[in-house]
Amino acid sequence: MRLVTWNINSVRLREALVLRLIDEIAPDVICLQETKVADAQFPVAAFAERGYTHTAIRGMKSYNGVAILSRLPLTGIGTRDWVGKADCRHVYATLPNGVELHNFYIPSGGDVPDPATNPKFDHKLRFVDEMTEWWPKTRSADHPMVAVGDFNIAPLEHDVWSHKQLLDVVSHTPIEVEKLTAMQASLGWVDVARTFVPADEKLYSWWSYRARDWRVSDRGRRLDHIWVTPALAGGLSGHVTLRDARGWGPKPSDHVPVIVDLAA
DNA sequence: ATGGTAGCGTAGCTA
Repeated sequence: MRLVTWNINSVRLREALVLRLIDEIAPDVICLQETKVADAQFPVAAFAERGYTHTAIRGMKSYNGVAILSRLPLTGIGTRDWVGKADCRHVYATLPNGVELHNFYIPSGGDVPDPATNPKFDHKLRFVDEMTEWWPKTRSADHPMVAVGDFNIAPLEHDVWSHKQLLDVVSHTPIEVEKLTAMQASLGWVDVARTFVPADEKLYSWWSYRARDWRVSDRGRRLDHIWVTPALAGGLSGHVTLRDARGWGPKPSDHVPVIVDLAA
């Protein structure tokens, strides 16, 4: 089973790029974040034509929004509100092989890495804390699960272009990394990309729009993740973080797809 | 230290 996650930064604007991804990698399941569209306006038709007739969509006008598009039937579709906000950051479903798939868009957290003065950063930390408590309370570590999405945190030193220069930049601060690591430990989640790419090798999934030339400056961060529970870890057969997609025109997303192949 | 770009929707918020 091939699964892909991509922060698309408006699914209506970049519908053609999702179709290109479908043509190039033929995923069974597509998880999108920042779809930025209410469910009634989601462009389901073009994806259904390509065979992605099973959907779990949770979106709102203008902001956030997550979606699962699948060639395989989905059951047990659900969504959850986090930190008391109905802001469309989580949708989940179960695949025919029994794998429960969770698609998240964790809050970005604003600019100032201080929860006392920046409510967005406080929201982000609470969001991750709530996930950490929720997993073991509602799910078992031996249940086959995949958790994907834009986690907006780059946990490892080589998940950012400069560990030292990003220590006080939201996405790589010690408190965020600590909380993400705690969440990972809650069920023993396995970080798929890092089982294929050694931890001492740079790996990014996001490059800012603000750089003059993202390729030349290459100041990226690995914000997008695929995690699996230990039950699935033995069946991982491939991973790609699709750097090329950062250059897909005419208007690329600032994130690139992360792809996994699972034995299940 | 600052400003740089992008999407939504048409001002200003969010990233």
